Amino acid sequence: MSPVTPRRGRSAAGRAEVRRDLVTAAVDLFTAQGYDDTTVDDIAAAAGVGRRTFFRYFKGKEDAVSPDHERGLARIAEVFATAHPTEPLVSVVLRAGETVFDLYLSDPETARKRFALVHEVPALRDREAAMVHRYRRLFTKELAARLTDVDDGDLRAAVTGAAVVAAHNQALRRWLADGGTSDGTEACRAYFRRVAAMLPLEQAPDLEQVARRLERAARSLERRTN
Amino acid sequence: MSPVTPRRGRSAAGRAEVRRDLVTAAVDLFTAQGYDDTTVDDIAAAAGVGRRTFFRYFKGKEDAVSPDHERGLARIAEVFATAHPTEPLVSVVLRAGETVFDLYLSDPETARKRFALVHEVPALRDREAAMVHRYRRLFTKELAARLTDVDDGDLRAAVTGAAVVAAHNQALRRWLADGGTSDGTEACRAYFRRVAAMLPLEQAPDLEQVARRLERAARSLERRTN
DNA sequence: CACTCTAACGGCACTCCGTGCCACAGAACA
DNA sequence: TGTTCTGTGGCACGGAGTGCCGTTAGAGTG
Repeated sequence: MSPVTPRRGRSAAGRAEVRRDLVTAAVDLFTAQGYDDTTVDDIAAAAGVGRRTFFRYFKGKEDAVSPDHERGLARIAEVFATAHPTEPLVSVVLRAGETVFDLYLSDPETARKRFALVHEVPALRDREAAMVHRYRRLFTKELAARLTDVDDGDLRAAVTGAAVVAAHNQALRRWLADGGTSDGTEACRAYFRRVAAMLPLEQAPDLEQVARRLERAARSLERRTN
Repeated sequence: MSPVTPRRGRSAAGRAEVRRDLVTAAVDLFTAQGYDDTTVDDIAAAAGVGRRTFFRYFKGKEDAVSPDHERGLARIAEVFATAHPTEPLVSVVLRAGETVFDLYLSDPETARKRFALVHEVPALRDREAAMVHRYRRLFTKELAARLTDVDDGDLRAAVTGAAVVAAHNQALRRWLADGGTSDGTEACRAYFRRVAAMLPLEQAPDLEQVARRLERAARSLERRTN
């Protein structure tokens, strides 16, 4: 799909490395001297590139501390696209959600700094909320396409999408509150899977109704036998 | 609590009217010539005030088209604070969510324009997402405080909070898709209440009790047939 | 090796957002 | 009537984000 694009231009470092340097510079500067007191010039200078180059890698100052959400969204879409039609929807949803954990946790050190920043800087909080919104919309869209023949399919899709994303965030939050060990991915996945029982995807059998039907059948049988 | 603050300063119009003029000017200008091509100077000039005054009424350009979310958040908090302890949590959640509909729909005309703008302008979409995030956090916080003795209480709170907010938005979206009649509040409430069956708040039916009832019915039948 | 082509880079200039500061006007109050 | 209080407008400033363009390092070609 994507042939190895050769590195060109004056710098010897590839694009990925420049981006990484900018992220680390941004995270360190934001943490050290605050978000508002850090200019884009500061970040670019700390990473050894020009200010103009910064905006070629990030849409804005707020994006400098974000993981690559485009990749995360693409992974989720791929899970839905390649899932076998007979696989239960709950399973697909769980697999899709799990693929995003390592995007957040691949570098635990950076992850913790990032969480701290996102937690206390309003601009970064809002930015993260906007990204969460995109994840939620993607889940909802994919679910709605698969719940067309179910009662309240759109509502179920909206609720399930929101629930999945919320559980994902809750798992990350829980991991962070527990100290943030390096093997957070597995812990997050285990916690995240508990959401399966809370999703309104499968019609829960109405046991009350089942019991009444059995009782009625028994009474009917009773009359017959008399 | 808040005594009627007298209107002061040079202008004869009160604060509420200045704000309303700014909102209508912003909505009209954004709709007519686009969000990016409308400067704050344009809005202020159209409303007949200085540019500096605009920023005394709104934190930024994106807030000029938002309803008063602080009021909405306050209403929700009040419902939770004044709810009777024995009221089922589902009922409290539904009541809290319903109080916000008229905040969005009080003026259907403005509501439709606002929805259209928020839908197509990325900056306004992100802003709305950030506000939705605050609603979700509030619901989650209030729910978590009432689910401390339940299995996976935090997760249930996070999932339920997200689900309620998602259902709220879905109701508004549905109302808009159906043409946006003037009596949208009731329609939204009715649709919104359907989310109750999808919330992981109530414990699953007691299967042990169901089994006992079946056993009793069987024994009764057994005695009769003997 | 010499040449061309290409993509990334850096710098400059520009618009606009958001804010701190200050002077001013008009209504309330003593 | 004078004082105070509060909302207002003007001005200037820093910083974000963008369009434009010359420059440069590497890849490909002969």
